[in-house]
Amino acid sequence: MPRSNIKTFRKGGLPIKVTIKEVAKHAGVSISTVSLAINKKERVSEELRQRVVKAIDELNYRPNGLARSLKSKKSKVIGLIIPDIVNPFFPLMVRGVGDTAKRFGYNIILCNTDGEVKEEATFLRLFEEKCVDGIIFTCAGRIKKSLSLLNELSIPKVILDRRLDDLSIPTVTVDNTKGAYMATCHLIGKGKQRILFISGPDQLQSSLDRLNGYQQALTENRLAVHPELITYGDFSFEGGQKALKDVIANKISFDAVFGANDMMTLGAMMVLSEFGLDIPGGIEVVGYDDILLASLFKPALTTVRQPAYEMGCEAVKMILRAIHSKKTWIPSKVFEPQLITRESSPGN
Amino acid sequence: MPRSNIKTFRKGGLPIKVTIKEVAKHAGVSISTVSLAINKKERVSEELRQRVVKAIDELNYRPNGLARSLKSKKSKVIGLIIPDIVNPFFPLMVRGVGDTAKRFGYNIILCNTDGEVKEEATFLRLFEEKCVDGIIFTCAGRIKKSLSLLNELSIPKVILDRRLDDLSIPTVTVDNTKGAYMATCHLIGKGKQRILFISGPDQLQSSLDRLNGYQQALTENRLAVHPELITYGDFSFEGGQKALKDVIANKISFDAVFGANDMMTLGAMMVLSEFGLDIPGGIEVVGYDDILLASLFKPALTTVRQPAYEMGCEAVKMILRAIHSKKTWIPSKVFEPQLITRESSPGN
DNA sequence: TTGAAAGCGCTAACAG
DNA sequence: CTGTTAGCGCTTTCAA
Repeated sequence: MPRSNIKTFRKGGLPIKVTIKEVAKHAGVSISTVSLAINKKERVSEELRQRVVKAIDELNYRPNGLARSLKSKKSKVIGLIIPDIVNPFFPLMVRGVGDTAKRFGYNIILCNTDGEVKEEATFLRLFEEKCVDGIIFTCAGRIKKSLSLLNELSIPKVILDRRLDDLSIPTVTVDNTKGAYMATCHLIGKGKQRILFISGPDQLQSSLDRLNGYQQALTENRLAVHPELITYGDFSFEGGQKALKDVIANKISFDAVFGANDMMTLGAMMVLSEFGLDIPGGIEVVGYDDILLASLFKPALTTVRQPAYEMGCEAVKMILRAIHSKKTWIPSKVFEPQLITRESSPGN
Repeated sequence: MPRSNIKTFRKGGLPIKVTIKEVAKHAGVSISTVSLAINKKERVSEELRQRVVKAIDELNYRPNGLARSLKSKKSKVIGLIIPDIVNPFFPLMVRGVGDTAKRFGYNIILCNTDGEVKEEATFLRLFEEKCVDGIIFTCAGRIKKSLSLLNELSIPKVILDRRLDDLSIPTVTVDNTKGAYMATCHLIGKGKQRILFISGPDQLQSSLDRLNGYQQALTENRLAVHPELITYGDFSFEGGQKALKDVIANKISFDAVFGANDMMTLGAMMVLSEFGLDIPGGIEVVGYDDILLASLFKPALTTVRQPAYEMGCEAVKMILRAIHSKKTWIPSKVFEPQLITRESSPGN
């Protein structure tokens, strides 16, 4: 009964994949029995099940996921769009997404937009064609721009690390306003009065929120918000360097620096050192994100930690909820930021 | 003729996806004409093509990739297995893979093994079920262990950043022996005689190769290979710290440090600073990889650069070659390492 | 409990 | 140039 040569070869030399049909024949049962044995084990008699298992094993059968998905309308794939995996903030988040997805039997297609909004459309279309079951999306620019694209799709989606005013799509975020508020208050508590704020790109809501938190902290502590102490960078190391050099060139005085992300802040710190300014003796510095680099740099950077890994995990759980419950509305999740004090601005 | 409500809704409220059938009806042609118009534009008269395009547009039709792939036996997906995206060496490589894949119309499924060899089997099986067109693989441990798994699959594959003795599977690597040789010679050239080598995990061929290069450089320069100067780490920052602390605790003297990767080397440098050892005045330090961190650290790290991004690109081109030409054998590619001299061990 | 058969959405012979 | 049709490999009614 069992054939001697397990694999059949076609001309090219590649082994032809074993199909459910051959398993059925080999086990002496019908196709549907094999399918049932695989998917609904209970509904097949023990004897036949055994025979099927044996056949599967002997033929080294692997169900064709494409056919399966085509039929079942479930691909067990989640599409993940992020700006750039090379940006040190994202790898941890991606790990969170990947690990959690795997835990629940899902896999991810990873796409980097590299900050190009038009790429988002391409990837979204791709996801539709690939029939992904859900989409986790971290947009590159203004969320508004991407929103219409997203809303066209009937695929469940979650927005990650980007806040949205309306509640049309669930989001996973950190309270950026609060994080910046905490950092600024910390600096104020250390007696700082002229805190330089290096903001991020103003298309990002996160940037605006952080700027807001900074201003709020100043105001609440009856400190003036000096426009010349608010500068902008592009979230890169070089951007931070440039921002600080400009400030220094303009002879604007400050007694502390708070950067809207760690990379810029580190860049700024580098310039501070170059100009012989002591950290934290002269200038205290606080960043935002808590990337690995922050703790390894000299001096180690005080920063506002975002739970990137957990955010990734949460996004997956949320998308799974959206996939399985047919509910229209899924509540968003806001994580708490956490101030990590290190050498660049020690705790009290 | 055109229906007024574009999308049909099923009970749940989700729009049903438009199929080729509906496009055909809407355009008043057969489904094969639609298919031809999409895939082989030349073979359809201009008039019908126009009508099809119009219908596709009006119905907002998106071909179902699953059905397509099932029929055509091409998924346009490449499976990528790496140890850990959080390891700073990999993101650039992944970008290279992702960007190049995208350029050629492919997409990637990303899987982290987290160093677990058994995970590799899971992902490989997954790839088979998902019918990926090719696999790019960076194994976690000994390549030998994973080799039998890989060879079972009839899917084209490329091994990335891992050297293989036999030529059964094409690889993309950097000449690790040469890189380590260059770094060691550089240090010797600066008059160093007792160069501490922090090796990586000895299951990895890359580690062994680098160790080899180190020894070769010493031997060729008539310097003794002192076993006590060879220590091991796990490629992590903490691993490097620990390795160096042990060496110091054992009162082993050295005048330079060469680490098998940047993270460990940075960790070692940290310990050096803690012990008040001047870099490069007292001890010179060289790393391996040239991760972003290396250039940003103080002092900036002299290191052997691996072209991670280009390696990722090359792996994709290679896998594409393997997919398209039915050739059994694809030549491997070996990149040249490059010594980048910075503050921790300046050039001459 | 098991099998026959329909069909998921698409591609590509093949026939006209 | 265009349409008819037979599957790709699987899941899932529906009957037996």
